[in-house]
Amino acid sequence: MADPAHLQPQSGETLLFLTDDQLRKGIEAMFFAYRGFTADPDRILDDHAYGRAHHRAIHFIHRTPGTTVNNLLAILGVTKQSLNRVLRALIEDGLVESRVGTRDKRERHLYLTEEGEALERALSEAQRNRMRAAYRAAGPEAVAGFRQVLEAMMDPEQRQQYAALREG
Amino acid sequence: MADPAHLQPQSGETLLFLTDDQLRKGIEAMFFAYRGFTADPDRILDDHAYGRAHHRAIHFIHRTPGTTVNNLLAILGVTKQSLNRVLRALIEDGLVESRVGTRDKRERHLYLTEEGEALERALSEAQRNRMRAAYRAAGPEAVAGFRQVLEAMMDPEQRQQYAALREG
DNA sequence: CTTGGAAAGTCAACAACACTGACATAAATT
DNA sequence: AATTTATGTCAGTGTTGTTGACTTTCCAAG
Repeated sequence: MADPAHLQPQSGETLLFLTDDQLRKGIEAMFFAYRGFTADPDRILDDHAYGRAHHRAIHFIHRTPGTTVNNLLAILGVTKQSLNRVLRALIEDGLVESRVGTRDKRERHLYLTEEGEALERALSEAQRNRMRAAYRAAGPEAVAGFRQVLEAMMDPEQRQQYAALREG
Repeated sequence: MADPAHLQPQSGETLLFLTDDQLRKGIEAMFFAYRGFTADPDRILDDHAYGRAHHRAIHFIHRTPGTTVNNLLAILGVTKQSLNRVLRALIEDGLVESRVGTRDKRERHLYLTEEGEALERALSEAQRNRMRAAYRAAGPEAVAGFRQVLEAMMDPEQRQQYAALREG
């Protein structure tokens, strides 16, 4: 009774007794934490009449300047019609520049303008501040575990994209 | 050079060197992991023509049977009109029962029907499976860190609600 | 006891953002 | 020349959020 681990056969070397209650707490922690995670950028975006879709586009264009629309579609996991609406707004507002490809003229390479970079800095600074505070409150070992669990929670496809971004 | 920790004064006992790059990886990990986190329930919900809002309502009604609409509003952080549309659909479909309060007849107390409990089991089982796999892949220490960082990332208000749910 | 305000919930209309499907254009590939 | 690929657009639909207006119920002050 004191050691119920044998009831839950483990795949690896670690023994882990996972009750439904523990798992539920993890699920609810994800729900509430994600709200906090997006709260600060959301406030900034409201002032610009943008939404999270715009934030995500700005983030990954900043992260990979010159990326094509197709690349962005794969990362964001939305339809081109949905992304197009967002990109059109950002281009019209002068935050994103779309350049025709030199090698392949069908492609559009996306860049943030000076104004786009400014908004990106505001958004990511707010989000980094939140993340930094959480990291410091939890400590270095917690941070490593945090990242490990998140990575294990991704779909394989998403994990590949995440890893590719880490290297690039 | 080998020890740059002195450049980043720490609040507590732990020394943590947090570059913008490390923080960005944490941000992207949250983004991709949340997609994985919701992917399995989303597939089930599609079959029922429901969305995440329905899932959240079902989850917390199951979690706290007899809860009032107002309680649910505080937890979900949406307007009562938004929640009402979701609840109406669930009630019409026979997944949720709404009982007029005995003490205060203005209040509606919410319960899952047998059918509602069945859908809740399907949804939470899918999500628990994902969470369990991630926990086992990452190991027990990682799980503790995961939960610590997530809790630190919540808004104080959300953290209170999360803690209240843990006790209740 | 009545009246006025606050609280709980509902109905209606609107906006953001996702989706599908169909189609257009231009460029690369076979 | 025909096909595929990359991108963009138009129209329509659905979920989920919003605000505004409303009813019902409760409670407290006069």
